[in-house]
Amino acid sequence: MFHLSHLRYFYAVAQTRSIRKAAESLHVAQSAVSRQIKNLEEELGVPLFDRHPRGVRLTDAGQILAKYAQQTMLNLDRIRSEIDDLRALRRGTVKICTVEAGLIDILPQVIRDFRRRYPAVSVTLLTRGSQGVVDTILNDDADLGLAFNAPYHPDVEAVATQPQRLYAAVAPDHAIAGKKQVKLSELKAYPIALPDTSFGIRQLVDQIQQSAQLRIEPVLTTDSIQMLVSFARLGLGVAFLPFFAIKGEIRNERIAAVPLADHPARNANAEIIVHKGRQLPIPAEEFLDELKKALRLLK
DNA sequence: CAACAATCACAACTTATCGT
DNA sequence: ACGATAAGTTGTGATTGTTG
Repeated sequence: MFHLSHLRYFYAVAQTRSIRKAAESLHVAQSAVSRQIKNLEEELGVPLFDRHPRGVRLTDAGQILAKYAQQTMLNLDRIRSEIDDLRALRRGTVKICTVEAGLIDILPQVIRDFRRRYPAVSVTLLTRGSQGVVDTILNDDADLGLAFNAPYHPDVEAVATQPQRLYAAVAPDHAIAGKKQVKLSELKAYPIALPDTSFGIRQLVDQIQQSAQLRIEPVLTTDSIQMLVSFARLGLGVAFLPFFAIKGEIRNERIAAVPLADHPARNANAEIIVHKGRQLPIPAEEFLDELKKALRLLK
């Protein structure tokens, strides 16, 4: 097998025109260099050096190899320095795929902090439904995925999980606003907005409906979390949202949120997911750390 | 003879391949 | 999944052969 160290040996010999001197500068025995050169010549099927009593001289074949060896050594220096840059987070891109709810609060904050620490690393952000986030991760079109109740897939690994109950979000003056918790069946009377079926939220609500033998007719179906938030805030009715989508609105008292009591909604999770077995790029590792911290603060 | 490369025997490691 | 063992690699130092 052709090894980089062979090329290093060859290059040293070509430069010093001497196996002995090359060995000296490489801090190995002369015999070791001699043998590597011989192996290289056997591998290529042609002598690379003419042997002379005072050293060696490149053959025509040797000249050709020397030309590329030099380029390779130079490239190697470059590669090393670029990788050093990457390690020091002086370059690179982090690709993230998230459900829309992640855009409202958590990701802007994490991106702000991350950008402050690593200004030279850029961020690419995609928005999908929970299923779409999983698919994007499986295709390696993103390094990290943020999803709510992501559908299970054997090749996807949840590297962080934060319990995230599903809430009935309403305007502060809504009839249910003060309640400790509500069951889905109690909300039947109110106008309801739901995201479409590609959302983890919708999957959950549908599960509840099924086990509770309910049939809810939403007055609004949308692919926009932002729209659901507005629906609740403007008092149009009840929207179902996980905490991390409405954290800010609750704090500002623009929305009141009542946790859903029905079982599947109680142990829903926000998850950070990655492609199982995939070695993450260094910037993504760093971003993941930040994102994990932010996720833990979601309560 | 001095300078040099080639070769050999052996040690220390690493890698591949088993059988359990 | 595991350790035992064989098979390569890469190293060293001693030695040999060639030649100006």
